[in-house]
Amino acid sequence: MKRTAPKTRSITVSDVARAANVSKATAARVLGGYGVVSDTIRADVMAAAKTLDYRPNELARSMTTGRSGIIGVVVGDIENPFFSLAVRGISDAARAAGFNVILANSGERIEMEKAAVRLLIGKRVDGLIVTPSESRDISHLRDIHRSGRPLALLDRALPDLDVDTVTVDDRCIAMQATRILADAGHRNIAYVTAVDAEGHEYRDLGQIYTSSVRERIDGFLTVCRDAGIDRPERYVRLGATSPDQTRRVADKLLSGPDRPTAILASDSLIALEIFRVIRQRGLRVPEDISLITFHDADWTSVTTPPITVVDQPVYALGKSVAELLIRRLKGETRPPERLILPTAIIERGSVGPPSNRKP
Amino acid sequence: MKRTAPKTRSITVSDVARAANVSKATAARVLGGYGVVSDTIRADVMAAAKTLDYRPNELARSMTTGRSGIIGVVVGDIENPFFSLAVRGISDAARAAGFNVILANSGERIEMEKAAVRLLIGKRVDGLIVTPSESRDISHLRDIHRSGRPLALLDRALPDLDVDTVTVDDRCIAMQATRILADAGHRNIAYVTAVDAEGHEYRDLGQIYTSSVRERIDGFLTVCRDAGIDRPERYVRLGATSPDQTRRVADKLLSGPDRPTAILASDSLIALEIFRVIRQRGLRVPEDISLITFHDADWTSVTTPPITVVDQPVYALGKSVAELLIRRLKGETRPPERLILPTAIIERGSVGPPSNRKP
DNA sequence: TTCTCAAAAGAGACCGGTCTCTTATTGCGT
DNA sequence: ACGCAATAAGAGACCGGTCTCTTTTGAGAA
Repeated sequence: MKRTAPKTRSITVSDVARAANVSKATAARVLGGYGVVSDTIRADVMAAAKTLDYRPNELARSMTTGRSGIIGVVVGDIENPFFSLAVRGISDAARAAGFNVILANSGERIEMEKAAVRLLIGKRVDGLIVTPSESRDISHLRDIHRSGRPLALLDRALPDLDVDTVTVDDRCIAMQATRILADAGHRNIAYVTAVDAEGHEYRDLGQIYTSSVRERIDGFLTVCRDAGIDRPERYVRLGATSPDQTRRVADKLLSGPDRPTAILASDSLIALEIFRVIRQRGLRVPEDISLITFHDADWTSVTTPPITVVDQPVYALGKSVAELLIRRLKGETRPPERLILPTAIIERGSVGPPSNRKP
Repeated sequence: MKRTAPKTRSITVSDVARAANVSKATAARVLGGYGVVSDTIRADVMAAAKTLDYRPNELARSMTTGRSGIIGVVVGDIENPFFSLAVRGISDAARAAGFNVILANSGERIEMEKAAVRLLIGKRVDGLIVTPSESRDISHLRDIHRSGRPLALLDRALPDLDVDTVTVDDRCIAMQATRILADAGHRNIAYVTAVDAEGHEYRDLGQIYTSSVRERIDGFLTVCRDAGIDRPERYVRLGATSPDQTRRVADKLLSGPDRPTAILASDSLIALEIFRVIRQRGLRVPEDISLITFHDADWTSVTTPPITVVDQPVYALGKSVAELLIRRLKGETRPPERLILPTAIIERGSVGPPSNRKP
């Protein structure tokens, strides 16, 4: 690669110092806003900086100070409205405190998550917020912690990692949602999640390494069993990782002879695709299939019928975790906090009694 | 602020060099992957790096090389699905080429846009992608260009700024959309946009400084006039900047005695809110009001009726602009390109003949 | 065996800031 | 008028890499 031409080498403190006839140190004091300088000199330096159009090099600044003013965020999938809203919460809190955010996608894949963490540490971010995609391999998260950079966990807890964590009570809220369906009379309830496992078939909770989803499935199964439902786990479906995959899962689920009469979707992207498949097959909500989804995505209130949802405080989730992290960045030392934000269910029109279709 | 304890000072090339009994320069050659080193020494250094758990400091690296491997992106509103999808396109292209993305929101406000640009330049990003919120004040964009960093424009062109630009033909596609409504018999067609202007009331195109929206309104008005509609500009509505504002605009629009029989919404967030207001007022789509919106957001296909949309190639828009920028970052020099991506209309069920309600 | 020359390793400047330490200037009390 | 401290400015090291230039090494040719 040919070295690019000298370009317009950018203006440095030394340039400004020379123009203002002061030492580099003095110019730096003015431009960096530290130390103590007389008003006359300050004015001179400022004037020189202005005419030269000086722009500080944050890179150099970060290198000496050791802090970059950047918070690294690693989420599963930015396109998922859940994450974009959470990221918005993080960004707002960060901006308010004078921090910037650099965002990385893990695609819910552990190798990509590790790569993202490595990259962000390389960029010397001041702290990290991660939604860990797996609870098995967390060596890279321990590394962050060990490197002295604060880490905070979003939406998913890691029992083995004692750091600031903000989640919702997934088990409890899944129980409530399931109970709504059970109370409506449903006995064949499906749970569809994006999380995948070896063999792509659900066998037991031990397969699920995403804490939020494990808790949800746990809650779901508990209520099902309490309601006297036989082997509820046969309706747990994994691997709805993309619209196409979700479509495949939903098609299979709805075409079998023992198709469920109700579905609980683990996120709004999944619910949207399931809703499409239901429509496409000429089925009706809630007459033929009842539907509840996690995340109060905007579209859920404009469908006919509108969808009953688990309304997680997504924005607050992001905002809180960022605030926790920032407090630590500002030097606060206290034992790690595990915040659990309250969650509610918004009942709309997508739940009804089960269809009494003969098999 | 108390200086934080020494922490675990991170491992540097010098540390590795010492451990491997070689000079700093040699260790740097191995770890930086440049220059020429013998295999035995390379192995030694690698081993030392491994045991010490060396992580390169990208900041220091960037400072000497002058390139950071980061592309700065400034968009109007990350929460708007239009932008999140475009950003996804940018991120994918960037990752494929080994670049990272740092994202900033302008909130469509020129001062914030300037601040964001200043910040990103300070962070020494290699190049910038901006959706300029105004065509009046572009001094900060000229600055970028002048500083030798490539700039590319997304979704909005700036006639005065000759840089790589990727847009769609907004005027043309707005004409097509309007024609669909006019052909259906509508004579009272409203155009609702988030862009605001002094006085919040539309008078003429000269008020509108967002190129895409100006072109759309231009196309809209042209077709209206061609169809013999009298003073179509009285139905142009500005300032739908938030759900609340949109709701206010829509309420006012739909409550007057001469309410329009069709609405063209400038983005999917606006359309969603308008759709809600229509429903809330007991009106039906398309019997009472026809509706077309820009951006094929996911929800538009699951409403009853599904919404007719202008399907901009949003992901491709982001991907293309990033690719253009990256080619330039890799040293390609050629006259700036202005790419205009093809756009189509997806006709669904939200357009019908006008209601023949007596005023 | 000696000489040549390319390959491999080392020394140290540099990037653009911050920051400590030193030096020069000023005001003030006595 | 003198000493003293406080204040303002300067000198230069440093952060952790890259990279140029110099020195050392060793293989092959004469």
